[in-house]
Amino acid sequence: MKKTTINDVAERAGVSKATVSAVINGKPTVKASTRERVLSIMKELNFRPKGQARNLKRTFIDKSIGLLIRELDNPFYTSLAVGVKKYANQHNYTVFISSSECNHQNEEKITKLLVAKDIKGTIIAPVMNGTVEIDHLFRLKMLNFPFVLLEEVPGIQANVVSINNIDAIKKAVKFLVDLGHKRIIHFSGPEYASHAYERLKGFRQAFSESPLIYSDDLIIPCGSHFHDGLNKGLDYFGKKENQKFPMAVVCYNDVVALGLISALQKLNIRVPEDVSIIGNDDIEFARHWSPALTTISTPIEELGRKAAEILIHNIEAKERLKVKKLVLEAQLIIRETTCAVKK
Amino acid sequence: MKKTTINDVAERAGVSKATVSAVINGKPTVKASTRERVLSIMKELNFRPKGQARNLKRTFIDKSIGLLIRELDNPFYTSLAVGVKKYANQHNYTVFISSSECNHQNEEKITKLLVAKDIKGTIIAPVMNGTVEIDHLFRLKMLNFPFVLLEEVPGIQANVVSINNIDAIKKAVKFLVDLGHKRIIHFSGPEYASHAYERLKGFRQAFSESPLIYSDDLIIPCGSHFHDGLNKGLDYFGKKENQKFPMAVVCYNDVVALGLISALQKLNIRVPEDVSIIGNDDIEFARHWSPALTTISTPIEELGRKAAEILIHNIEAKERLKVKKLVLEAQLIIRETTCAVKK
DNA sequence: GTGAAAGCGCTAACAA
DNA sequence: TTGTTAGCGCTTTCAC
Repeated sequence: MKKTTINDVAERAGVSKATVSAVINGKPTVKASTRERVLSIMKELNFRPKGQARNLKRTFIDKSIGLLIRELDNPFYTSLAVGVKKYANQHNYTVFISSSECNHQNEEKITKLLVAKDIKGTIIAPVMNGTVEIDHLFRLKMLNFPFVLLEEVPGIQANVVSINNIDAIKKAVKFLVDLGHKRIIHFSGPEYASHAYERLKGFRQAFSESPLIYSDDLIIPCGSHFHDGLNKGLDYFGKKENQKFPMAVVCYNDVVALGLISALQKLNIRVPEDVSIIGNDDIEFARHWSPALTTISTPIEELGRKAAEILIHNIEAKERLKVKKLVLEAQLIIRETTCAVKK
Repeated sequence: MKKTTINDVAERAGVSKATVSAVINGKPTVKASTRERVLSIMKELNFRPKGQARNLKRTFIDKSIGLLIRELDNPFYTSLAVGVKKYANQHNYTVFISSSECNHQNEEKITKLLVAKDIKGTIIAPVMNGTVEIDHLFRLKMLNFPFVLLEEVPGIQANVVSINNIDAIKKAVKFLVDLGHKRIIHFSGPEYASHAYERLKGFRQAFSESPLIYSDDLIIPCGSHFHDGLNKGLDYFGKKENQKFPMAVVCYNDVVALGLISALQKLNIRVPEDVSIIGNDDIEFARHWSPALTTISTPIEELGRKAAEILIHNIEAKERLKVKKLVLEAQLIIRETTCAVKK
């Protein structure tokens, strides 16, 4: 059972394949009646000409890059995509976004597809759940397929554009300490994301640089979605023994923080009087929430733009370029969900 | 100035191209020293083997579909993408998302690329700014390239999965009328979206079925983003002559509605006592906003899933399938941003 | 282990 | 207006 090819169509229509090709490509040299006949045979046989074969001979210069993200429904990646797209479009590149949904198999499959389809390069937010698998990245390197990582992956020399998450969290904790907070906890992100790991690490480091004492039960495993923040919030603060106000929560990201705020509202716990909250990412909704969210502003769009810039440089360079590493700094944005502890 | 090919590598390395091919594909039959030599030449020449050519001979069955949306940073499309992805992944398809940013040229370019790359089919949210251009859709039909539209496009017979927007808005207006509202206006969407047009049409129709009298100045052209709702809200309600409370606003979508709420809060206008607000789409944030948004719930994920289902059916069918049209119904979700007019 | 040669499905001259 | 022919850049036998 073979796929129908141009030959099948040609034979059936009683013309040469060159004529069929001319029809496919809308060449004006074909007689109307022949065209009609060929078209109807194409239809009848449900013939789908193979793009790969067509572009082998043609010199159809296509400019396209991939953006491999980890989660579709995370505003972080939306902003990132916007940044990538802005730079890419300025340089006439089309962006194809695909999500691994934090599954390594998917990541591998997608990179393979990008290569197979001759997408010119890709930006990757790598999945890192414990065991780091990098065979597919090595394959990309072997094939000289340009790519930029959005997180450092141990064991591979590659272009990386990332955010200084450790420092970001440290700023947040220091701010809370300066406000007089003594009970500071962390709603942490999903394990597979090294963002989460770095933020956690920053949280711990911040403690070591403050008068506070770190202990593991200050870390509340949460997740990355609104409902994660909401549910964990209801769960944690629903327990009387955890209601030792005032306290402060540093959240993995803004969406979680907003979920947590909603949880606290449901529990009639005041923000920020009882609980101060700090998010992470500064998504558009953060500043418009009520109360407006104090958060760490990450230059996400900039991150995307820089990644696209490096990627496209690599794509267009004749020779292999030196690996580039870029770390963007984050900034604490103080709004309404944090306040000083009353003496 | 030609691209380097496998022949260049072979020649330079003093081996046949079959050997280079074996190296590229990680065949274990190659002697280690040869492999090393070939690899280093590949590196030196920055050789990127062409996926198109590789897959011409190989039978690499790839399952991939495109999703061509109109705006990257619109939660509507995020939910849609989630729905598409869920169905697609169940059937082992990878989804590539690309956005036209409401520009017809982009839409055309992207469809062309999808075909060129042998993506197996695509879902399209068509750009419709006044002059409807459908040449590229006709091309897809000619090439028997499977696609599903997310809106009816006049002039083309194609699969369509859409939302009954007209009815949705009518439900909203009727609800407000029943609450005793007399001053009902519409913050309308961008002109290019036929969603916007349909919602407007529904708004008008609803008036004709009520005691109210329609007039064009009830339509406030707004847009589709948070800042559109915010700015237009400040603009419109900032004017004393427009402050004839109570009144009600039906918004193009939820994001606009949330922006409008923020504007009213800044202006110290009460929601819903002074102004009742109804959104459209029921994005996740809508129910969590403060006050929670009354809105029209559109089964967006379902929309995506259905579109993917029809698309994949068409991809896998041997013969051409009959065109399918599906209209999903919307539902009014009453929350906190609407209330009855006090007698 | 490696190379020669045949082709994957199409396009692009050029002839007819 | 249409057919013939020679590739596009790779993979894949199969012989050496």
